[in-house]
Amino acid sequence: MPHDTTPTDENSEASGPVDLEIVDSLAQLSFLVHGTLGQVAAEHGLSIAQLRLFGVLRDREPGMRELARHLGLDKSSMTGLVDRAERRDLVRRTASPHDGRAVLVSLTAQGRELARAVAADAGQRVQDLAAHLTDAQRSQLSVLASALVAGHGAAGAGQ
Amino acid sequence: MPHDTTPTDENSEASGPVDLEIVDSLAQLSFLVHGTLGQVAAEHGLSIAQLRLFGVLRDREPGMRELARHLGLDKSSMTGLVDRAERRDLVRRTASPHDGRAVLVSLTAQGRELARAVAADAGQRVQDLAAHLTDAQRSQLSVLASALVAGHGAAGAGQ
DNA sequence: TATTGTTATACTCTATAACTATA
DNA sequence: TATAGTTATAGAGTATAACAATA
Repeated sequence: MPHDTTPTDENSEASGPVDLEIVDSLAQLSFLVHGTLGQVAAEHGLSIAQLRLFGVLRDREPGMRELARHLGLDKSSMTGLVDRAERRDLVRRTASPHDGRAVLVSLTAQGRELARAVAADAGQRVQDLAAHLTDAQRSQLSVLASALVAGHGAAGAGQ
Repeated sequence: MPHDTTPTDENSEASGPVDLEIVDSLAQLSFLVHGTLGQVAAEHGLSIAQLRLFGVLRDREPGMRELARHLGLDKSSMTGLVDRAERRDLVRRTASPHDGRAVLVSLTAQGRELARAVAADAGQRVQDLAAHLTDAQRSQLSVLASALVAGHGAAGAGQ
């Protein structure tokens, strides 16, 4: 555990409380962004879970098992998630041509259109969150956030 | 959120892809941090909702209404959240001395100890996420994240 | 009348365990 | 036997609407 290794940069708070501040700021940022995404999803009648599901289906046609792995959920949780989306004609199940036990999940035209609309709105709203930063700051934040995420085992679906 | 959805502007000098990247990177970072916090909470038998509740109660003794406002929930949702925590002796309800209708919610000694332990673990784990960044990068990320959050109506509980 | 909080109800989301049907 | 998926069940979390008690 790295412990207070002297920040060395402007705005130094003398005692270098960075160790604590990074945690607090990332947690707050996380809740802010997560909450914003949840709000946007809700405006389209979706939940965060559905939003992530759509994010995965956007460029894949996975089986339930792979879907569960992508989202970090149990396969039994997937059944309900896909059921509810299917009931609304947003996704469909098709039999796998290679495995008689498996089904492939994909977006319907309606689901794809909804996914597009939600993604557009989400993009706008998240961008708005950073609207008061300068271009340079936004750029830096983006780079640093990507760098942090890159150093890990890919979380869930993007969106 | 896998890119695409860029019918409008294409490249545009330095700030080109940033507009999209900021959205993608923040969303991914958000899910990573949120997921990590959820994992830590689960290891202590708590949910994210309880984690945030504890975060608020850490330095306050609010009524149900104020609590709901802090967490962005309906008052009826608070009843259940507090009920479940109270059942485990983590928080308590006391009658308000100023208002016969209201109750004040506070952490019990046991709840406070649990809150302390979870916060410590969460701090460690979130810090680990940024472990592979340089000190300067961590510091910058912290500053930028704080700056972004500061420009908004305080999200949920810090913690 | 307005406000504080709870209850009743209904859904989504999630997991564990047991089950079916392929492989 | 092992794997893909579903079903049964249970519980958390959330909201809306109706209610009680107090202001």
